[in-house]
Amino acid sequence: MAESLTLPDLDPISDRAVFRQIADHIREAIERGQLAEGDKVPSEATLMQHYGVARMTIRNALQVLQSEGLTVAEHGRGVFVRSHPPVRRLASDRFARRHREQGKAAFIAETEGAGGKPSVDSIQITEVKPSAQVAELLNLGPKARVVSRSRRYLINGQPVETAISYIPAEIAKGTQIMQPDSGPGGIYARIEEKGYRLDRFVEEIKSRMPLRDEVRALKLAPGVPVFHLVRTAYATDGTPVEVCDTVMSSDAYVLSYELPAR
Amino acid sequence: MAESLTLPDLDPISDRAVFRQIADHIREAIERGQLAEGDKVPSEATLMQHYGVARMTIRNALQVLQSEGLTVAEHGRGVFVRSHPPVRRLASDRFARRHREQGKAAFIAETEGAGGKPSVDSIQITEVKPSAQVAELLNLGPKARVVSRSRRYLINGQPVETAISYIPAEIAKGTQIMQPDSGPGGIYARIEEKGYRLDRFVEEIKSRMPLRDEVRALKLAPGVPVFHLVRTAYATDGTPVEVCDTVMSSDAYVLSYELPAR
DNA sequence: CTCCTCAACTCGTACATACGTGTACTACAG
DNA sequence: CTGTAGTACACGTATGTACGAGTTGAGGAG
Repeated sequence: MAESLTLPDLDPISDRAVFRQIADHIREAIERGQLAEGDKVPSEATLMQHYGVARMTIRNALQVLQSEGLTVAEHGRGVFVRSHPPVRRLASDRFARRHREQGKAAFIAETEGAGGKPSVDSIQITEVKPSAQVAELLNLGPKARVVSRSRRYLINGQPVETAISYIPAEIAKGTQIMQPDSGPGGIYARIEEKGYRLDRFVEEIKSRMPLRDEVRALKLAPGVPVFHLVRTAYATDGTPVEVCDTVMSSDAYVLSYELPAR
Repeated sequence: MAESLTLPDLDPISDRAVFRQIADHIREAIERGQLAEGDKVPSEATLMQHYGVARMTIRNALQVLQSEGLTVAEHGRGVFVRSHPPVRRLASDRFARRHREQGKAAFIAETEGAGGKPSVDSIQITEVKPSAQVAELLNLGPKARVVSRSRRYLINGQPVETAISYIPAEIAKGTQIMQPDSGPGGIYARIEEKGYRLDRFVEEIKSRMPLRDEVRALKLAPGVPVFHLVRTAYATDGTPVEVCDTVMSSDAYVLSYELPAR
């Protein structure tokens, strides 16, 4: 399988470092499709033989590819070309009421629409003291408490996003928000039933390398950054009613926003 | 001079790899502020002595920090704690007409307002055949041509963003858009003078690791991802009038958007 | 046929050594 | 005082060796 792979020899004249040349060869093989997603990259021993260099040199080359997010190393198995999950496009109207009223959670509906198998796990609901940041965004006093709903989203079994919502306890108490299944239309529907008519959301987006926990939770390959998105939901009277803190695998998402020119 | 730095010894019991322990120590020193921005991390030789380990082990540790974006190595000088440029917050109303009418380019005004010294360089203007992607976004026929304006934005001399705008040649020809200084209010003002009233913008955002050229252009430290943002400007009749392809250093930006709930 | 053991192969970690190349400071010559 | 050569030091690249640990599959025991 895939043994049509033939890597060029080193260019003895080039002043490009040997390990970079090797990385270039493998990268080009991937880009040309000679190595497809999921294919095994030749083992370190094989590459040592082919190029006639030391193992450290090969490892440096593989390190480059890994930090570019092109490959993953699996201990005891080999190095493989990364496979990319289907990309989710988040449009700026994704929280429009017309979508919310269909009853299905946005994530489920969207993913099924795109032909993927959505799932949600690790749902945890607790009542806690809000962090300083959350308290400020929700405009809460020092004694207020919030209900936190954390969960993880997966597409075709591959985790793509973790999210934690914070809702003022005063709003969430006694509603289905406290249940793992928050009911038709999700927590936003429950919040509106409480008399808060949703008006607008504000999203703040950062991009950075993931923390250790995030690498684990999202099964991220080395070299893949994450979107860190904090969304605050406001009711028509200006009251913030929810803060949602989400971390998304950057190669599973394209974010899309519409801005007025007015 | 920062010589209060004392690193702990290795934990011989821990099953955490030695190089990771060392990386942890240095990371904590940075987080505690014992190593401030711009400070020199002890040299590889010093660390070898302190921990009594081989150089490869030290280099592995430093590699970890570098790929986390915490440090930069400078050949012949040493390893330094990365300094972060001031963060720019891009709000979703940044292209509102009221800002545009003040005459100053958005980037200059914003940066000065935040106390930074803005500059723009590498301005290049050419007329080219659009790429397939740009042609599609601009809704152009196979023979149409576009004017491309590329430039690089810097804050306090540090590059933070590169941008290439594509404007249909038909619109740009004969206007100040063809000049390095596009005049008061920037190219959007020129486009409106041509009779296209701007209505809305659509931005698509990806996050990924930078390409080699981008690392150079933005002087990115290893391990720092970039935002890749493509903005399309539409006139009130729905005609797309500009596509702007920008790459931003992710640690210099926070993006902020407002979404309607309606 | 099934289960288990074990060998072979894989990547991970660590050691020791050598030489190249860029930087910065010092000392000396002019 | 100035300029330059030298030198010490820093990281970059590369070789070679050794052992650890996870995975896989073949082959033998039951």
